[in-house]
Amino acid sequence: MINPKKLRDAGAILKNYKRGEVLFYEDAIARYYYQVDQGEVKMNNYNQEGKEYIQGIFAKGKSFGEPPLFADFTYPANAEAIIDSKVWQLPKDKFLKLLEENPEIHHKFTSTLALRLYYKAIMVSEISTQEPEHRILRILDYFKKNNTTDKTDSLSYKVELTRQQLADLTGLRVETVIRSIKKLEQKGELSIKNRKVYR
Amino acid sequence: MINPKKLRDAGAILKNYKRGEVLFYEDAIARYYYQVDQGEVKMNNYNQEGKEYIQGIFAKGKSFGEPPLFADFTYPANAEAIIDSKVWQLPKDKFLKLLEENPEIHHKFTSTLALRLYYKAIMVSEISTQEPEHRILRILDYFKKNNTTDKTDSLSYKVELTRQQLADLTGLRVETVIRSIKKLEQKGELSIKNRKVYR
DNA sequence: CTTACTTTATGATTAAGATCATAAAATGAA
DNA sequence: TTCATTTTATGATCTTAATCATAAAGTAAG
Repeated sequence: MINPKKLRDAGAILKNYKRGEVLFYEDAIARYYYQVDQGEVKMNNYNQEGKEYIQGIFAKGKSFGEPPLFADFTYPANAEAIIDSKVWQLPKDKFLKLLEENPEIHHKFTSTLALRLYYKAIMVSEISTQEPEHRILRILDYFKKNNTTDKTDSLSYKVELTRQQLADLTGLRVETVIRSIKKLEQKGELSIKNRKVYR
Repeated sequence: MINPKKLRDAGAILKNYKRGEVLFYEDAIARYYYQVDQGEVKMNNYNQEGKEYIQGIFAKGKSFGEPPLFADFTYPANAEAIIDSKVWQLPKDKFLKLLEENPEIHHKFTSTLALRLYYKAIMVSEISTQEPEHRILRILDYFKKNNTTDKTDSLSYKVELTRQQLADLTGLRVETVIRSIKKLEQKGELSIKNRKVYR
């Protein structure tokens, strides 16, 4: 995350997106750096039959879609607002200039990319070799780790993802997620209180 | 890839690994930067039943296992020599110093990470939503793109991967890969000449 | 408050890829 | 040049998650 003041000074503008609006499409050339100010954005792919895969969900303060700014390729996925959102948008050249002038920001992005690579490496291995319950626990733990601040009562984390989103993050079907979650509850791996999952 | 002379000057040593030897294990702390001098190294995971997933295969000149050097996490996968190999090994602190003193190298690594993220994003989406034949073509095209030099006769690329490796790269079983490849040949998407795949 | 939509839920059936079994080539080491 | 291992191959069967069908709760908008 880049300091919003710094972003504005560098020439970023704050854009509004309604729920469901698309910020960019797969295969498009990357022209901007994006950072969520308010709301939530997901990056996703659809196959021919319309089955969705969610690459990631980005909440307040998170940036997304930077990789194609660093190398010569197009977006591997679409970006879509999950709820009404405000997103900072900074042109590519200004973003790269900002990095050049602030090595500490460049460093932070390098480690952000590294961490995201770590997550992807884990998920691709999970999806290709592990069974539904295992995959779901991985995703839950990932979101727990990423959304638990130190001040949060860490006894149990409330999962703010729908069953459908869990399905699209793990490559499963929503019915399979619902059934797996129930089994996980029976096994004591998580708890469900009026339909909300806690881990 | 870092120039081998530069690597040696920075304090790297060249280590020999026999086929099957492990360079590091999943969950270990990263202590070195690695770069293949001769041979081939794969990074992989095994699940409880021993099913393998290959994260990547690294040939001459390629580096691997850098992400954990840039952020605070352990290796997401093992590294193992596929054939007898020579690998440059540079201690983490010396690697980071090298990056600091050579911003152009740091830049190159940022784009390497970005590109690898692109590949992972594509593969995880493929594996979770696409069918076997589609996945296999993706992998073949990726290896073709990465291993075709401009001087290569680019009419058709000879795939130097076994059916088993293709299976472990796509999350499929070897029998499924064999059958899918035959179907792809019938459809004219690739050709097979005495058991070797050309794309 | 009603209507439309989303989310969660559950049972029945199906299909695709995994698994199992077996073997012939090909490769490589002794 | 023999033996062990790896790789490719093919048919039969099985299993698991997908698919299909249906509906109740919950949420949001007008």
